[in-house]
Amino acid sequence: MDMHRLEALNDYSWRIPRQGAMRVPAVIFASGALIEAMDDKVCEQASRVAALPGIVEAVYVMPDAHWGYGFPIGGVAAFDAEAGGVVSAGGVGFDISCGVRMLHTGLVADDILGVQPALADALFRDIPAGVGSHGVLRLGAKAMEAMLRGGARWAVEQGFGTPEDLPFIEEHGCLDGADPAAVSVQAKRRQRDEMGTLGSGNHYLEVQRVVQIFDNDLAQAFGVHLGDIKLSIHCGSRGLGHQIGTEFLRRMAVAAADFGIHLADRELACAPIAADLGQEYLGAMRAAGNCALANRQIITSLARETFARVLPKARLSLLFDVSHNTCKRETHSVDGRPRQLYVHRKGATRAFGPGHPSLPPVYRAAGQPVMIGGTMGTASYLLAGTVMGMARAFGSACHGAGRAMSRRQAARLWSGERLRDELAARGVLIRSPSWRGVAEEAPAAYKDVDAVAEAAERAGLAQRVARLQPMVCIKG
DNA sequence: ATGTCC
Repeated sequence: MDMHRLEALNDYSWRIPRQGAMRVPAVIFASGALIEAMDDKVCEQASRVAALPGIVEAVYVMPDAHWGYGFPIGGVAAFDAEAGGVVSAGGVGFDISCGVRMLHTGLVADDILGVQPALADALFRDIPAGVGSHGVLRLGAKAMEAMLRGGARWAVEQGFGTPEDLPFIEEHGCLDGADPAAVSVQAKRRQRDEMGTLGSGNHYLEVQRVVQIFDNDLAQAFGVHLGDIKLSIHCGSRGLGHQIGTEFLRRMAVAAADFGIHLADRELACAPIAADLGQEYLGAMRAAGNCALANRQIITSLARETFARVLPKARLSLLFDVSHNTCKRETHSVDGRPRQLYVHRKGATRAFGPGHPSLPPVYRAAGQPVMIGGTMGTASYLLAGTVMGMARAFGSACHGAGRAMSRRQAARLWSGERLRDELAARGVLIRSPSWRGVAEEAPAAYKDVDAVAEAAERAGLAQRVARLQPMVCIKG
């Protein structure tokens, strides 16, 4: 990173002052080491997002950020519809409502050690993973519409999981305002056979062990103890979300001139929230969100069946499920007054602080659980949203370790099979349909997740609760 | 991320 453009606000916050076409400044949250290593393109992309119509307060960039399509991954940008604010397909990302769900298992590490290979093999057999993988059900037109409206609530009605799961999912598992009619026939067709599948890339299902507790009270509130086994699922809306992203990106790019929006970069394609196209995208995006929530709910149900066979005493219950590729309508305090905003979080997790009415009552005093998905060889983190974070970045935190090099470069440097063997020797069992995919996901192709989680805490975005180490990883 | 290029 060229540090000349940045003003240090403190050790963990760096401002790009408003200049040129920027309507607001941008603020990057990172340690000195993380920001020095960060790509200059993050800075350029954040500055261009800051020039979009109706943007409020500032563009915020998380410590795990890297450059993405239009908006940086790890970017947060909020818009006011009444001030000409826009919604951007590239500001949400292609994998709409990609997110992480963490479950308790009721097990401790000793329960797993004897059956670890059998558990890995069984999960790999039972959870469809990889590009183009198909699931256990095929949705007809009516079922598709019900799924896109109902999300995880629909999945529960179909027998995947129980109603007790729903309070621990963002929006109780069902996003309001989903519009299946705004989802193209093509997008629905792509999704017909893909419910209950992990997908590829950085998606995974992991059995993880809690190896460190940072805050006893918060850990207690979340039901997390040293030595616990947790299950984490990271995936999104598969072919449907991707198709919606592709189609609306094109439509928004074509329509921008009609809206009088100058695009410094075609990838910033957007539409006014108040315009029909903006509303149509939001309806389709929320439908894709429900698809992702239903997908994670079905995968949870598959995992429960697997655990019931391999480890019958396991009891899988939800800790929390939250997306990190979204645009949500939320109320935030701006200059001391509440405003309704459309908050884009692309590779950034919602991290609401204590007392927020949307949180399940058992977590309301602690704040929202925030999951940072690490790499298959390092750690993942559980954090809690803070009051300070609500004021710093519209209640947002980072979502992962963040890539440090391209997939192509990683695939050149590592062999998937060798990584599998090295990790197995360290007690981490990888199963995947694609060893090239595993090489692309090499732990060393990512930033240091410990540094990212620490930076998130020091920047005041969220508070660390627990560190988890993978034991079994099903990689897409 | 993605039927990894309609």
